[in-house]
Amino acid sequence: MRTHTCGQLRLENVGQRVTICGWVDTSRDHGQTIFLDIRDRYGKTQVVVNPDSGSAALEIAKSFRGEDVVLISGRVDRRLEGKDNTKLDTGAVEVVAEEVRLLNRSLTPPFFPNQEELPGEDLRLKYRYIDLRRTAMQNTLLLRSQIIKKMRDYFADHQFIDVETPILGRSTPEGARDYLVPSRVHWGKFFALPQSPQLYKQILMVAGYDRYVQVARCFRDEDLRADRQPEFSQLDVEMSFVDADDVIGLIDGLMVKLAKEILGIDLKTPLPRMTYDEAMRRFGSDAPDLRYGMEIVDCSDLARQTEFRVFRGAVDSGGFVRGLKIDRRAEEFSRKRIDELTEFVKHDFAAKGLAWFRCEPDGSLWSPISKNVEPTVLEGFKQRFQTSPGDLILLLADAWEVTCKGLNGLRRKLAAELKLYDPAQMHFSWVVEFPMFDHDPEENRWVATHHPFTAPRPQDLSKLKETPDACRAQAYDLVINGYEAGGGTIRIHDSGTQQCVFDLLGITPEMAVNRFGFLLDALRYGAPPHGGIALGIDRVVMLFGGLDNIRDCIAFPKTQRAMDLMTEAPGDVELKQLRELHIQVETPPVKSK
RNA sequence: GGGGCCGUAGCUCAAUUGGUUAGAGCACCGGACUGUCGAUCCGGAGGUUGCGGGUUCGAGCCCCGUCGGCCUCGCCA
Repeated sequence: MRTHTCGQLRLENVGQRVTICGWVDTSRDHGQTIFLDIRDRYGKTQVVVNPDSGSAALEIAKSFRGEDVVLISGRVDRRLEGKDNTKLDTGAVEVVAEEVRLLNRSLTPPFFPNQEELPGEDLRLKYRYIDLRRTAMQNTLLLRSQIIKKMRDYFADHQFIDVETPILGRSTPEGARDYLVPSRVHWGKFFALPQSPQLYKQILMVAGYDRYVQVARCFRDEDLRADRQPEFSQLDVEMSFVDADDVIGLIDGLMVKLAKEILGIDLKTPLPRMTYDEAMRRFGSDAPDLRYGMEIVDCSDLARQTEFRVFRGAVDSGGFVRGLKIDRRAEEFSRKRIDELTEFVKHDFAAKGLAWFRCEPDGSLWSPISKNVEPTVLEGFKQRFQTSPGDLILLLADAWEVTCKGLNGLRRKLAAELKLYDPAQMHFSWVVEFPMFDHDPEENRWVATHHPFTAPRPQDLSKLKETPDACRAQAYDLVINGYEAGGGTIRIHDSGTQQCVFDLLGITPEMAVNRFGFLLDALRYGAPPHGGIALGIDRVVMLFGGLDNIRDCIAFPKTQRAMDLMTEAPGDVELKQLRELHIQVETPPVKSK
């Protein structure tokens, strides 16, 4: 139908007879001359319809409205002297219409792809096909496509084999809530959609496919966030005969390639690494944003020297007193703003409160509580924080976890508000040596930090039974700008260690056989040492695209309540379908007032 | 499950903080116009203020509930 796209024509095409197709972006009707901007995903081209085009063409063009689909044939002409549009790549030329055809009329859309203010997100999602016409969305999906292609190229270049794994799998109680699919054939039984292809890729290692890669769709039925969707894509990787350094090194190479070819940035390798313990100590997070400083400072030892109950009480009960310093901007923090920060840490992180000190022009520390704190301790704070006049210190006195979460929350919030970093800047790093286990206080048991197949560091094997909390895993997370962009582990490849870990997690041999017997069996039939990683493709695209939510890098995302506003999924099904699946739906309980 | 913000014309927003007939820009409809590129000019139509209840002489505004969107804690690798 068309000879050129709407982004293609240049001065060198002047004189050619061309046909372009696309959507009417705008029309400017001057009576005997009509200018049309025709748009497709490649760009926009101006069309001129005038009396030379014929009165019929003029008549048709006059009827065009935004988003009508049209075909224009005509001659490419250099624009009149001084009439170039420098905003368009095609701005030096225009198509003088000889034939003007309406291919399909559009209803007046609820919004226009070229409108300056973005409509509400619910409208954008309901009319996603219109939203996807916006250049920003098209650029993002193009970026996504390029990133995935480069990932595939990279792994193909490194002798990886792409293997597809099942979508209909088996539910495993570990980890996130599963999306379930009922079986028609097997009464009362269910498939589960994969949270990740974890077990399959390990089986592939046993099978000798020593370098596996897949762009895998994964599903987790948990609550959504700006950076979390119930279905998402992972670049899933597994390798045999490797240690953590091998996997990290491979991904370093991928990041170098992506940063160079997508962003034009030269990354130095190896990418910086930090242990989990150091990350929690310095930033209170296992995915610290390293684009700015404002590190956590520990004052627990100073707190032990004061009679002030808030500080002393915290350390006496096994807690910590830790804080952040905001450089030279105390005047921006009114009492009201500090109260808001206090509310923030109390409400969001269950902190007991927020103590603060302002460094005065004479260098002394002032605070509503400063009279309660001994001068020597105040002096200690000054030394510890290296305060200068105008600095503001924020302190939490709480359990370790609360200080971590609260200070991490404060650090991120303040860095954004105070613009402590350039949003275009990118920072890549690794966090390594995660703990093997977290303690679940509610059920008083150990749970796997990563998953139950994660191998401990060899030097920590002996700690496995006596001090599980001191045992560190061969685990590594890729962190970009404070987001976990991916994570992986070296796996346990011998059934003895695996049994030991199951014991700790309270998984009895019977349960283990029942849940992952096939993996345990496989590990007994010549399993090579192996490990891998999975990168969150949506998040990588989000970060490389400088976007602040994951929905904008997915063509058809779900809302926060996990609905698709365009298709209105999930939806009702016929009673007949339910009967075939042997499923009865409970009547929802009536909400009591 | 908890907390917060938002919901007014097709879209983006306003409405002097409870006051009489709810406005603007864009879009839409009709008309004019041969060089625009956010075209311009003239005219027109368009509203259950998300929905339900309450307070009040009077509610877009206050209260309660509910629906929807977003952010967040819990949850989630």
